[in-house]
Amino acid sequence: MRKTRQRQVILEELGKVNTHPTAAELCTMVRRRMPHISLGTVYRNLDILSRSGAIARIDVGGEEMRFDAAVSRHYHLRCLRCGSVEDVDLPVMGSTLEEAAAKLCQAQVCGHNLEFVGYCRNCCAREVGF
Amino acid sequence: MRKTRQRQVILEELGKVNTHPTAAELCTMVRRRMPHISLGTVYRNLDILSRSGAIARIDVGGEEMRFDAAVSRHYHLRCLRCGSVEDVDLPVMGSTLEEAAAKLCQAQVCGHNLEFVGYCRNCCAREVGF
DNA sequence: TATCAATTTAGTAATCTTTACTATTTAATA
DNA sequence: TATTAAATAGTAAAGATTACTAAATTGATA
Repeated sequence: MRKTRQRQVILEELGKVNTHPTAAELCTMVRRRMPHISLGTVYRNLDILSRSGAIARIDVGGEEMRFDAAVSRHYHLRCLRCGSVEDVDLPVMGSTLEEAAAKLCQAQVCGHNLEFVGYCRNCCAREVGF
Repeated sequence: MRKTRQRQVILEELGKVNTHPTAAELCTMVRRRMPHISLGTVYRNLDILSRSGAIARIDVGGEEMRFDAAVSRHYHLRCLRCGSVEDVDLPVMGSTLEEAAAKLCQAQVCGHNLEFVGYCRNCCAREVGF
């Protein structure tokens, strides 16, 4: 993997935030420094970087793919109103759970994703009735 | 909500399988009985039925939406090779977990989705090295 | 440093899933 | 049966992602 300026800026910008941006959001961020970067380049690099394990790809509930510079395992909360995804720093469940699932399905289990759905702090403050 | 033949056949066909078909897959199934049904009709009905709670919409990991006639809460295993989604009949975790997440995020948590990723039984049998 | 091959990029087009739109048809009800 | 609101088929549009290609860039080598 070559070290290109585009790839480096993408990594830097992703490292600055903890909002799990989508490819399009990240492209907007990167374009503040590199106005001519192509959305396709952002997608391709996010793909390459996540395949190599340098970043994490978060593919939860029915929306665009999101990306995270933090590769450590953790859980997420997805807001049903604004669509934001934030970290939930609960202890990650051990292999016992995955082994139980593997046994039940007679399958090979590599990992698990746990996503909480609800309404984020901001949206709760903005709207009553959640 | 009216009782149309299209809606009924969609429900019946979805009830026959436990494979969590996508809208396109379900459309193919329904077309064996109603060759002229429109894909848009399938989508619209799946949306209406899932909003009313008659069926479940499963939106896990970065692929098409899937649908399930079984509305009871349960977990899923997604195969990284063939993309299939099957049920994992582990006990669903109680509200303690959701309350902990809500407290951590100062948010309102309505539920959670747990998805195991790995390789399904069939793919394990077909390919070595999983 | 100059050269060179392989990778990467920008820009565009294509693909795929899903939603929107519209004229026509149909279900429910009086 | 007549009426009216909802649903349908078919098509178009939207949005996310991938594919393609000529031109540019990287990293290695002479």
